[in-house]
Amino acid sequence: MATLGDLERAVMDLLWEHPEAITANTLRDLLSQRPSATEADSRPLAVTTVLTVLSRLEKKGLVERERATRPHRYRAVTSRADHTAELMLEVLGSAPDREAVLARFIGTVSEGEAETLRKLLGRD
Amino acid sequence: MATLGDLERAVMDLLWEHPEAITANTLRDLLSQRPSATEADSRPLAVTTVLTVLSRLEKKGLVERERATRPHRYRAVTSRADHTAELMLEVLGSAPDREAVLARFIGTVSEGEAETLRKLLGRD
DNA sequence: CTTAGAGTTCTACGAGTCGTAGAATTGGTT
DNA sequence: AACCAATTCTACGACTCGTAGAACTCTAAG
Repeated sequence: MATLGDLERAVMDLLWEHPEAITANTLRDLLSQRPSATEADSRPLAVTTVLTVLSRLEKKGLVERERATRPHRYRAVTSRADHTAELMLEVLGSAPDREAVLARFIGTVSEGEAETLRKLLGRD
Repeated sequence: MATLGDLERAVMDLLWEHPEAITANTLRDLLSQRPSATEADSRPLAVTTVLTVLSRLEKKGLVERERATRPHRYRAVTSRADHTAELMLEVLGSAPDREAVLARFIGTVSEGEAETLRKLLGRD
């Protein structure tokens, strides 16, 4: 699975925040009023820039688009939760000593999260 | 945290398999008889190549070396399990809806691993 | 039908990373 | 003083990413 750059990541976040798909139209609005990470870096991105990364994300299989409608509609293929969980699985799978990894993982997770995990695992 | 390339990864694996640190000497042996991924790609790496990536890994904080001894001794800073767990944590932290991610994660993990997790989490 | 304008694709460049390794340098040993 | 192994420096080609203008393609209006 691919690792995303900063802008790619930001675009995925846009898509995840906008489940009803975005288009070149939507984009213009989003770009003008987006909270820029560095506060005052001012100049908004060109629309084509975002279109380019959308294409790249499509090639990577993270985004799909409807080509039928005129302003193409872009949407994320998987939810952010799914995507992230998948990544975690992949990372876990990259080590041969999975048990050991899980042990460390559990050891570092917050107590609240540990509780969540217990619930999710259920008893027996 | 950094994402590793193929060779960098392979070198880390070498280090992790060799807890007693490796040197330019050790390297020569390891390189000649290492199992090449593609079976018959034949030509072994130059020693300097590996030294270069070791330096890069050092800069990334994954490797530390003893400069006192003449053949410098390289070793991994963290165990593979620690490193991997850290990565997983980082991935998990990249999403705002951590609970949802954990839910998906648990849903995908094998039953055996789920059991392991239950044990690790303990009751209450 | 012809055309303009919105929307889409193509092409490109500069910075950064990685695999790769020779060239130059250093430092201990004879 | 000189040699040799070990280390560092420098470099290049391939690839990724942020960035976006140039060129092209629809569709809707005239």
